[in-house]
Amino acid sequence: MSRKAAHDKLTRFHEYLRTNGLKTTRQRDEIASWFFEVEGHHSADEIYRQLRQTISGVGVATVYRTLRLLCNAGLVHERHFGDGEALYENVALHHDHCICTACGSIVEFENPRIEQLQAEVARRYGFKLVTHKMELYGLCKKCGSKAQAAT
Amino acid sequence: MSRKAAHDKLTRFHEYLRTNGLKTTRQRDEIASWFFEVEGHHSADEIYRQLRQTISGVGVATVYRTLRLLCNAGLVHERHFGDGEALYENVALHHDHCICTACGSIVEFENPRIEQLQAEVARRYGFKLVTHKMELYGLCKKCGSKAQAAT
DNA sequence: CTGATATTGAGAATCAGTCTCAAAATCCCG
DNA sequence: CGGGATTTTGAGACTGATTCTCAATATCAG
Repeated sequence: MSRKAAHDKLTRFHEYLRTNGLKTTRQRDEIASWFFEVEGHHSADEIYRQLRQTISGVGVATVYRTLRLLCNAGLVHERHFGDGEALYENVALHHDHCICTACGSIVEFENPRIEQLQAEVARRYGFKLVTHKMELYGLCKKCGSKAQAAT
Repeated sequence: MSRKAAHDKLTRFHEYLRTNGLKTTRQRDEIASWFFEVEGHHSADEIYRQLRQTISGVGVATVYRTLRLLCNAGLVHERHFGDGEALYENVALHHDHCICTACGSIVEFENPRIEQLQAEVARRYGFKLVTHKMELYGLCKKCGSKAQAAT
């Protein structure tokens, strides 16, 4: 994510805090900033381990709390792939995921035609669609050919 | 699920056990039978609480172990909606889910056109698609109109 | 600056799920 | 029908992720 975009997001986070009567703190800023700078999917624990080395340190509780705030502010998404821990990702454009069950690599994609069909399905059942989750599980190109070779 | 179908599944489970050198036990039978009789999505804990009242009783560990066997046998699916505990459901035709975020009600649906598009997406990224998960989250008809009324 | 209020972090607690291991059940084989 | 080797069971300990508690600390409106 570009420096500019990251900065914008931090500003939006501050606005969110202000309008909700919450306070801006060093920890919240550090967590948010770190997050806005990186790409991909990260676990709370990963963030915790990264940031506790900082001059200051943070507690796990604060990492989770801040991540929740960021989610509520709509700046971060919480994902649950498989049954492990939650992974958080910077909200960008909406997209879905292709996950390799062998190596865990994740490819993001987006398909408007599918989204459209989902909306239709929801309508058919009288659902007011708010969000959705679509994950394709399988073997990525690399793991697929490796499995082939092993045969 | 009909009595007949439930019985068939139990037989398939027995076959699975036999061909894998595993034993048929009272506990496994009770868990499987209970499961094959009910509809919908159930947590391990729910099953545990139901069955421990039986003449005999069962341990949580056994419930989890048996559920895993049933999954491996392809007779039951394990699902993870949101971030809570796993829910298990009787395998029937493939389908996806529409989940009400207010009341938790679940509607199952199936859309071949979407499946087809998913296969295309996977192919585009060189993924060998094994399975997928699609969940639509929103407000069901009832909760939707209730929310409307509250405004 | 200062007080009211929100936040922090260490550690305890919780929760789903797994593991351990001795006791019990299953079932293959004679 | 017995063993007896092998698998299974269940109570409870354990794990890993996440949340809670609460006293100490930081923020910020006035």
